[in-house]
Amino acid sequence: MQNIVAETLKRSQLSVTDSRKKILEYFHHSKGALAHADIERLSGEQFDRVTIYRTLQTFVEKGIIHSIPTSDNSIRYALCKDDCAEGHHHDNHIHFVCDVCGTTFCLDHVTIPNVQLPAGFKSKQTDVIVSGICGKCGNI
Amino acid sequence: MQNIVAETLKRSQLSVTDSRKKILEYFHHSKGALAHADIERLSGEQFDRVTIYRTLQTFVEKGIIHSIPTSDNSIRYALCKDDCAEGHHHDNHIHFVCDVCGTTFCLDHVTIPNVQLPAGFKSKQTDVIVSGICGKCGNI
DNA sequence: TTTTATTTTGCAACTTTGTTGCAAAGTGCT
DNA sequence: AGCACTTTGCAACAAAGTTGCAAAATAAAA
Repeated sequence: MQNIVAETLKRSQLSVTDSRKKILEYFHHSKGALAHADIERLSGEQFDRVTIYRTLQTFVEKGIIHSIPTSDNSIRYALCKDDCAEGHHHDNHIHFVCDVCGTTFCLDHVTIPNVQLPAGFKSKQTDVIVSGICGKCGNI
Repeated sequence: MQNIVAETLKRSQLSVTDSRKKILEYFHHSKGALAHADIERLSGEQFDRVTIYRTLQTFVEKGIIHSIPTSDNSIRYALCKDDCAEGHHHDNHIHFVCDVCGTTFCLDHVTIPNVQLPAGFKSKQTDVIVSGICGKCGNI
């Protein structure tokens, strides 16, 4: 894990620091998406709030993570797939938010259906957010 | 317009007040979605920030407006269609955000494609956010 | 129409969330 | 190890959102 994390950072031309390693590890260990507050909690206040903000921002710029649209006011982030590089993000994402446990899943293997837009509208990116009950919570 | 607005409020068992009437009118006049800040600006600080927060919250609860997921951290709201009632929102929404003018359109007449979920996942609501260039900005 | 009960508003104070500048510490390179 | 450069943490600030409560507005009743 340490290696994957360090390599990712180097590949993105970022210096390998404690905070970046730790925060990136959180994303690798997490099944779902993470918000700023989650990371603050996970790290036990080890890092300054500002550092976390800046790290997340850097990761987004470098194409390591992407932000997920939410209805409540919390930005959540998830790891990008390997072929997401700087300035070359995936154009389509599908996310599933579980109403019970609150986990946000990034469904990489689901294809996004094509949407028929009104005349004159040009689509560049499509985000789908499905909410409901996830596999785990449905079996309780 | 006055009538539609007042009737909507009464139908939702809300007392008809200046702020509610004005704010609901803004939604009827606006082609796109509105954020808290938009309403504050439109009203020229006529109403307290707190009143606007509470009014929007009430409208969401009563099924008069709904919130739209966004990638940036700003909650935006749009009018619900007529058959949205308290506790009985539409299950599906499709929104288009123009990258040029920033307007968020609520595309009511576009059908939402069905999404194939992993086994065990149950979908309750689907939100689609398409971003790109709207008809107006594409013709400049 | 006036009175009364209930709801809504505005204010003040506060919490949470996000941003910026800058000195100190850490990283990468020779 | 020493030097250039990047990143971090602190402090101060700005913006966004929340809560309690008294005053004002609305709705309903007399």
